[in-house]
Amino acid sequence: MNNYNHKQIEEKWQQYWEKNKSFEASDFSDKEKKYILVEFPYPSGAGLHVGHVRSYTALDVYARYLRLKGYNVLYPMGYDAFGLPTENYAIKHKIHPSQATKENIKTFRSQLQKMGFSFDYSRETNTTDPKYYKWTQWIFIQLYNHGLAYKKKMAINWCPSCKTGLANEEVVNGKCERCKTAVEKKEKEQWMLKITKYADRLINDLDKVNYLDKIKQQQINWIGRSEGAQIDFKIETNTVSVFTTRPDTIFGVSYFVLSPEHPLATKICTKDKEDEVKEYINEAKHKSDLERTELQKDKTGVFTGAYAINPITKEEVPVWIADYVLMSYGSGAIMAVPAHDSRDNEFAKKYNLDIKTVIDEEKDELINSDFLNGLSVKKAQEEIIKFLEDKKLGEKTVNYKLRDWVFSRQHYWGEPIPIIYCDNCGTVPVPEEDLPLELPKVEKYEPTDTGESPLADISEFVNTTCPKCGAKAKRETDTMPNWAGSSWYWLRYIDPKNDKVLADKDKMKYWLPVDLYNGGMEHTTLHLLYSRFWNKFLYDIKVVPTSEPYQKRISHGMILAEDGRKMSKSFGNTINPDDVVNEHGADTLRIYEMFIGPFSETIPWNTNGLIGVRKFLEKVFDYFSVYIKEGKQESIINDKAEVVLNKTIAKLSSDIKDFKFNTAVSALMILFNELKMKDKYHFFSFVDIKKILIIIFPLAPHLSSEMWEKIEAEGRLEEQSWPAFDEKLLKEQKVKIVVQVNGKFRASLELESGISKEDLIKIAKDHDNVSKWLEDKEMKKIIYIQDKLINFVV
RNA sequence: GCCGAUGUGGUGAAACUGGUAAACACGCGCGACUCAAAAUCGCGUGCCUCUGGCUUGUGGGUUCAAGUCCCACCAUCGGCACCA
Repeated sequence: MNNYNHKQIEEKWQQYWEKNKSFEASDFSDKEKKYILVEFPYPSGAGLHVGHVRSYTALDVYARYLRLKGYNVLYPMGYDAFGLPTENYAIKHKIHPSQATKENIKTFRSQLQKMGFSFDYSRETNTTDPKYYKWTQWIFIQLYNHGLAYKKKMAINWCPSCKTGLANEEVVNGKCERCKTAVEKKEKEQWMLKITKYADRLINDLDKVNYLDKIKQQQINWIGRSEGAQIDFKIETNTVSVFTTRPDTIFGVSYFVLSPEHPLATKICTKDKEDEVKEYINEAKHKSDLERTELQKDKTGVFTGAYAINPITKEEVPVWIADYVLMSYGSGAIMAVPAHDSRDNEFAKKYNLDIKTVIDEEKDELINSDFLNGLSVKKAQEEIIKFLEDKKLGEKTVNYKLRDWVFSRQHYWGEPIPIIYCDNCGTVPVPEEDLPLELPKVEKYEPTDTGESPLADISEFVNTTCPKCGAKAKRETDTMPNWAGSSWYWLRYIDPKNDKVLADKDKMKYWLPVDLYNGGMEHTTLHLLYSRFWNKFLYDIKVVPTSEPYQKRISHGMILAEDGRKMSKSFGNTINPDDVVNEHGADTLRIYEMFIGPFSETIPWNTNGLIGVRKFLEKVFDYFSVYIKEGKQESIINDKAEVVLNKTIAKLSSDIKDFKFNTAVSALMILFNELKMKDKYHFFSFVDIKKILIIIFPLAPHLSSEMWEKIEAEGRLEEQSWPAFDEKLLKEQKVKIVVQVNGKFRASLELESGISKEDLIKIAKDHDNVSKWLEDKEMKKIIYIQDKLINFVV
C-alpha cells in the first residue's frame, strides 16, 4: 500500500501556509523572541544547491520547534545579489544584471517555497534594491564622516582576470579567491575602511558571544595581535623604527633590514651600491605575492653600503634590503637577530653575517647583554622597554596582521560609492536626501582594462554639481565590494520597509541580538568579521542597540557528491534539489539531509540513504492511514509503547535544541518501529496520536499537517504546543542489568527496576554463567550501579 | 612551521557525567509472496582457531571497568604562514 502522494500534499500545505501567513513574525509580541538567522544566498543562475537545503532545513526545524515551544520567532530570508558572477553572466548572455538578478531571485524563491521553509517572506530583502542599498550607502557616509573611510594611494591586490582590486581577505595563497588567478600588485587610489581601529574590540568582545571555538580562534589568528616594542635606529641622519616582539634580544642585533618598498631603501645606499640596490628593488617589484611566498625558502637580499646604529649598544650594523621583510607589516624594517630568529638565521648564514647569542636557552637567561645579563626573557623585556621609554628611544607597541579593508571595486554591479569630488570643496559625500545614489541603467558595463570602473565612461553619471557650492564636480566611479550589502542585512529584516531610517530603534531593541546565526566557515574572516565591524561602528554612533550582532554562531558541514568530490558542474556530479523534491518529496529531502550525519560534518551524498528515508515516510503515512480506517474507535494502549513515546519526545526535545538532527530522526524511526512491528499496529489514544504529529511537524511539516487534518484534530498543527514528557515514564518497568566478573561481561538480566543490591547479588550469583566463573574464587569487591550493572571482582 | 579538528563494521554513523561498542539507516545474504521480476514483508549480518577469545588509528598508563581520562606517536582534513 503506497498512496503517499507527496506532490499533492506538499503543494496543498505550502499554499495553505502562504495564504494564512502562518510564519510571519510579529514585532513586540508578549511572547519571548528568538531571532534565527541563516546566511542569505547569492542568487546565481545555478539555483538552489543541496548545501543550501541542509542549513536552511536545520534552522527551519529549529525555528518550527521554537514556535511550538511558544516563542515569537523571526526566521527571515533575502538575497545578496551584487557581485561578479551575475555581472559576468549578464555580459555573456547580453541581459542586464538587474534583469538576471530578478529572474534568479524568482527561481530561488520558488525553490525555497517548494522545500516548505517557514521563512517570513513578507520581510524578504534584496541588497540590489535601491531602497535597500540606500542604507548601505548611508552607512558608508557615516563611516566617512567619522573618519573611518579614507582614500589612499597604495599597492593593492589586483586580479587581472576579474579586473578589479581585492581586499586582503579575498586573496588566498596569492590567488584571487573567486577565479584563482594569480594576484598582481597595482598602485591605485582606493577607498579604505579602518577596520584596524576595531582590532582589539573584535578580539576582546569574542568573550561576550557564544561562537564555535574554532571560529573565535580563526578570527583571533586573522587579526593577529602581537605585543612588542617599537625601537628607533639611526641610519646617518634618518630615524627608522622597527617593530619587534623580542626587544630583549637587542644586544644580539647583527644587521638591519629594510623592505624593498621602504621609502628609505634607495636614499640611504652608498653610491657604489646604488645600481645593485635599484636592480634588486626592481626585481622585487615584479615578483607577485605568489612568487614571493613560493620562493620563501630561498632568501635574497642586497647590502646597501650603509650602517644603522643600535640605539642601546651604539654599535654599527650593516643595512640590507631583502624581500623577506614586508612593507605591509610593522614599519617595513627589522632589526635582525640571527641567533634567535630562524629567518634571520637563514639569511645570516647565506650572506655570512654575524650571529651573536644573547640568550642561554637552557637557563632561560640573558647573556652577553650588559645590564640585562642574568635576567629572564620576560624580565629582560620589561627592563629594556622601561629603558627605551626613559631615553625616548622607543616604546611598547602592539601590531596586527589585520589590514584596513580595501573597499573600492572597479565594477558596474555594486553599490556606487556616494562621494563627489569638487575643485573648491574637495571630497564631499552625497547628501542624505539624495540617497539612494542609483546605478545608472546602461548598455555597457564590461570591466575596463585601464583599471577604471565602467561607470567612469558614463558622463551623465560622472558629471554632477557639488552639493556644497554648486560648482561643476565629478562623482566617484568605483563601487563597493560584494561584502557591503551583507555587512548589515540582519538589521533590515527587523524593519524591511522603513524609508526613514535603516530600521526602527524600538524594533531593533526588541529583536536584537540575533540569537542564532548559521553560516559557512569560509566566511569567518570575511563576512563575519566585516559585519561585526560595521555593527560595532553602528553601535558607537548609537544606531544599533547591541555591540555584537550575533549571540551565537554555528557552522554547517558541506555536502559532497556521491563520488566524494565537491559537487561541480564540470564533474557532472551535482544533485539538483528540484529533482529530488519532484521524485521523492520535500519532506523526504528535508529528513534525509538531517539524517545524513552530524550537522557540522562534511558528508557525501548517498541516494540509497534518501530512499531509506522515503520508505520511512511511507511507513508513517501507512500508519496513520490504517489508524484512520481501523484504529480510531478502540485505542489499544501498550505500556511499553507509552514509554517509547515519552522517550521519543524527550530525545527530540534535547536533540533539536542541540542541533543533533541525525539522532532526532533515528528516534522517530525507533518510535515507528515500535508502533508498527511485524505488520502489527499499536495505536495510542487520540491525545498521544496528536503528540506524535506535533513532534514530527518540524522535520516533515507537510506530511504531518496532512495527517493532522485527516485524523480530524482540532486547530492548526503549527499553532499547537510542543508536548511535555513525563519523567516517570522515561524509565521502563523492566531493566536490563549487566553482570560482570572481573570486568568481563557474563550475563544480562531482565529485572524490575529499582531492585536492591542484595536481591540483585543473590539473583546474579545464581545465574549459571556467573556462578561458573565465581566457583572456588575469593570475592574481593562488588561494584554495584543501580539498575545498570554489577561487577564481581574475584 | 603555527592554530584548530577528526580517526569506531562493507558504507553514513550511534554511545548522556567512564558501565553490554556498533543504536538508526544503507548495503549484503537467506527466506516468504510471485509463473517470474520489482515492490513489500520476515530472519540474519564486527572479526576469529566459536561452551571461549579478540575488537573503536598505533604504543604505553590510570581504573573493578576506557571509544570516553592521562602521556607519547602516526595518519587525514580545515585555517594561517618570510607577520619580525
